[in-house]
Amino acid sequence: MPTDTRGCLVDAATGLLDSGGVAAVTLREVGRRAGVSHNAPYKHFPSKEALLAAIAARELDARVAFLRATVARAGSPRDVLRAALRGYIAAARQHPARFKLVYGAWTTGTPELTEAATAAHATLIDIVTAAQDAGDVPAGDPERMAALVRALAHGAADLAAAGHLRPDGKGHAGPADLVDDLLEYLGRAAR
Amino acid sequence: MPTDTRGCLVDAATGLLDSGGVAAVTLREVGRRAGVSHNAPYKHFPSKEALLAAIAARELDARVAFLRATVARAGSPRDVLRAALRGYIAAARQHPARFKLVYGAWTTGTPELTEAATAAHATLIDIVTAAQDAGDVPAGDPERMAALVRALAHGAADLAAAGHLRPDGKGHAGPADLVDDLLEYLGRAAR
DNA sequence: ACCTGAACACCGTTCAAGT
DNA sequence: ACCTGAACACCGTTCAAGT
Repeated sequence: MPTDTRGCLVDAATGLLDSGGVAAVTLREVGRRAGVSHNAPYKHFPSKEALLAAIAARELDARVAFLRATVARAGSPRDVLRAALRGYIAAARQHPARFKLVYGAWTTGTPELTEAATAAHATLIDIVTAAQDAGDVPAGDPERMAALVRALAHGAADLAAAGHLRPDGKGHAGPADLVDDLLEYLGRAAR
Repeated sequence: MPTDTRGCLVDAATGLLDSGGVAAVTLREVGRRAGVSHNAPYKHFPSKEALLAAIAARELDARVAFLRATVARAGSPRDVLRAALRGYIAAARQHPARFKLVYGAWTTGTPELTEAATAAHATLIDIVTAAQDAGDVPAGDPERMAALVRALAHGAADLAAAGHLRPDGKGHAGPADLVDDLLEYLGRAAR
């Protein structure tokens, strides 16, 4: 809980985002929770969009820290890749609104946001390259392979968040199961 | 261009959705374009959400029709599956706002919407099963395999729509390329 | 440098009437 | 059965002041 107004505003906005979705993030309510007037935010952010971008940047920084910690734990390359993708899915389930914000379209492309995204991308490429070198995943352009596994994790997380993965089916495949399936097939294809 | 007011309202709302995203869909502007007052929509839909759900239902019906037409063209099971997934991606690129509406969370679960979703799901299961029988895709629970390929197509389309697939990389893998890659690896894993 | 209060133009929704 | 116009409570943003 930071003492500066700017940090309080971001905290208040994040709380509203988590509890009621992006529609619940109102500058008036943000100001109310932060104990300032309804347009004090304009002294710290040029627009509501910029405030939301600040939340996204903070969240993306946490994602990068998680990815790097996963690499540092140094299991087998395949386990690291699995943990990275499962972390992606876990984050989406835990804070769906933040997930949609971070991986949705950015109308406000702040530098800190693109910087964090680049770092996350680079770390994933490293993880994928290591898995390829270990023979756990087919060889080829690591950027393209990273895009493949990321798209699968993203799609599984997004469909699950929207309730379109029907956990009622007897297959009851959750998003994490789909990640496991993909890694299994990639492992077979690599042989 | 239908003559009945309800159809005109859905048409007007779809036009606004396509040109300016969901935020541009305003009941007041919808009424203006349809030539009625700003709250005439309430005589046909209980809320703005219900009007959006009507757009989603219409779009999902078109998706089901496309899937069935793809099956009816009767190429090889693998080509049918590829065409189905590419159609998913093409629809997302052509009308991104409709895509987000159809595959986002439905706060209003109208019967026509869930019915169309069930039909689309069943058709995809058939396509996947045929591909499995032909040996183009690994065997196993078809529902689970359908969830896998659907998650990949969805994630690739969504990331591309949000601009997170970076077409600048030398790998320049577009969403359709990722679908092709997945089918290639699934084909190898099936052997 | 940071904040407040009033104001503006918009929005979804409701309601009392109108035909 | 369908539509209108006024009204209500809300919103993002701007602006003239205040310290």
